[in-house]
Amino acid sequence: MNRDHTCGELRKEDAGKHVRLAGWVAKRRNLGSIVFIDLRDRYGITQVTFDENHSDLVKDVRNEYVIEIEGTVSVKETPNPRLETGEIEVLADSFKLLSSAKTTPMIIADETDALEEVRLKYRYLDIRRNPIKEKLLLRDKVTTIVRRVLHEDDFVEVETPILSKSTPEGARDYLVPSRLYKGRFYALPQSPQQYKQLLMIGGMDRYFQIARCFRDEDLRADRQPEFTQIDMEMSFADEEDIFAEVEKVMRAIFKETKGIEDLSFPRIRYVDAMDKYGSDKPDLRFGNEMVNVKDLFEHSEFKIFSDCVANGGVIKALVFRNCADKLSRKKFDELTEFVKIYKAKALAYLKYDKGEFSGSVNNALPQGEKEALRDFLKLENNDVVLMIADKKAIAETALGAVRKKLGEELGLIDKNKFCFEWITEFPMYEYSEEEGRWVSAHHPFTAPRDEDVDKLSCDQENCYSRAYDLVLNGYELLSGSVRIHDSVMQKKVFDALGLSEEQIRNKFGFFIEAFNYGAPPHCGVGIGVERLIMILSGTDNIKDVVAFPKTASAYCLMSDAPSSVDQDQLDFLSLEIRRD
RNA sequence: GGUGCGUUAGCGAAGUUGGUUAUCGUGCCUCCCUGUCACGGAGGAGAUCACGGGUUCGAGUCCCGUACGCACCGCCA
Repeated sequence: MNRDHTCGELRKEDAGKHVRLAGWVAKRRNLGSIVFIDLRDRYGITQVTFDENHSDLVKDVRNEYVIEIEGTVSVKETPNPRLETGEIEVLADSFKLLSSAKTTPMIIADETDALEEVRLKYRYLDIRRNPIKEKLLLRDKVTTIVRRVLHEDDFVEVETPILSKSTPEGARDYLVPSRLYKGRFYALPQSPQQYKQLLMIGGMDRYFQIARCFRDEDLRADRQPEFTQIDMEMSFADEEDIFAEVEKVMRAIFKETKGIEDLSFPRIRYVDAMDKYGSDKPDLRFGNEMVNVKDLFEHSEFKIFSDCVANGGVIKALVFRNCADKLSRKKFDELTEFVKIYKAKALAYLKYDKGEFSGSVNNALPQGEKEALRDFLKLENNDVVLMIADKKAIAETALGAVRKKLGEELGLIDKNKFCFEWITEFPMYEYSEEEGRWVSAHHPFTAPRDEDVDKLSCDQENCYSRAYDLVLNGYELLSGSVRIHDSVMQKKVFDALGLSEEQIRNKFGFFIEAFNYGAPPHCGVGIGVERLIMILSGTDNIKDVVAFPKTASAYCLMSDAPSSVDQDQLDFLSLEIRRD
């Protein structure tokens, strides 16, 4: 071994010990005949001091050289409170160069000025920095807790294939050409969905996997093309069982990583979440529920409002208490543009202060209607109400986005809070304009609500499912559902999706077949590991919690993947690249 | 597929209405320094201003295109 201690562990009590340390030179301070070196490894930084008799040893040492030193632990006269090891230093008496280093393209410190682009190209240097390193360590801690808790409850970790089969519904697949079967492709799994259900049929009872998943869709700040799910499935179980197990896992994670024990897991039906928050993943760290005020304006003199109601639309209102003075005319203009992204036509606002109204619809609305609105919403001094009159879905989504945006901008969010909620009873289907048919809102193996079985193939719009999400601070942390375990029911769903017998046989044949041999009732979830770590570590950038992430255009700046391949490799696969 | 912003020494930034030697910080190199911990002091090197085209007597600066990066919309069962 090059070391008998790490750079993070020596303390005052170790004074007098002769130790051997190894690590990277984080910083060298040369004061002439005395040289200080901050030696860094995964565990911390320790100051190593070379006095007048030893400073020549390190005269050529530079930042990020890898060195091994021996010396005596000594208590410092003036401790450095910024280091955990700041009370001691090691007085070096020997030195060994293990590896030299070029000048690095970025400063390796907690605070670096390098842009993400540079950090990604030299990711191995970025990982030496605490902010990235700590997130990887946290990630390890979380998956370790998950494995322990689930094993305690008899869950079995099973690995499922990465070379998998393409599925017709859902995200675009990453494809892998087959050499032995010309013109055929494996698909990388978007999730181990079918395999884990087959494990239930195989009697595996309680399964989990820390599973890598792949989706060939455009990226976002919280989306990578490959990501990890804590994938779980339980037999002879329903929502209550899986909720309890997930909550147990979450409680263990939050207790052991953040010391937080007072978590609650309220449940909100999808339709109620949309109604109150305009989102299926509302951030509940702040209130500000939306209210439908259409009844107040059904006969309004303000034609835009009354016409909207007459045409079956809604008028959604959102109150921000004691904030009117913080929202300028310019801000409302910006918000009006903002809601247009969500297809809303306009954003109305009304301020109330000291008995007086003002704002965009102040002149358009008669005094009586304004007072009715004030009384209904219990407006007080310096309150502001924002309203969108539009089709239900548009008004909800657009005003929900305003709620989220202003919640952040007005500082209504307590960053130390962690607010979970289960969103339940998602719609079974959603209409795809692109394909001109109903598609599964979750996936086609999701069970409908018992009371909606009759609607499966005739009233898709009003058919709700036993799918659920767990939301944390406005992020969709996991999705899951109770599955269909009856082949007749499954057939109905495929019919409703407009899948032909042939498509069903080709894409799901083996899966459907399995359900003829005794499928237990089962349900499960997939927990997004990256999102969980993001929230736990307080970042809103998914790249921070992935060891080697891809850019927004799915490119690896470090390895230059994806790359061209040799003609030989293409020949083996009988592939030809079209150049046009 | 779409919208917006960005690209100037190794890194991070400034660069005015187009004008002569492109500025600052940091890092790097050399020298000085025995208590620093963002060490300090002196000196020095380091730039095809992303790429291609255009306007102009003259372009880092204006225009068009391309590439790359970031964010968002679409998309993400």
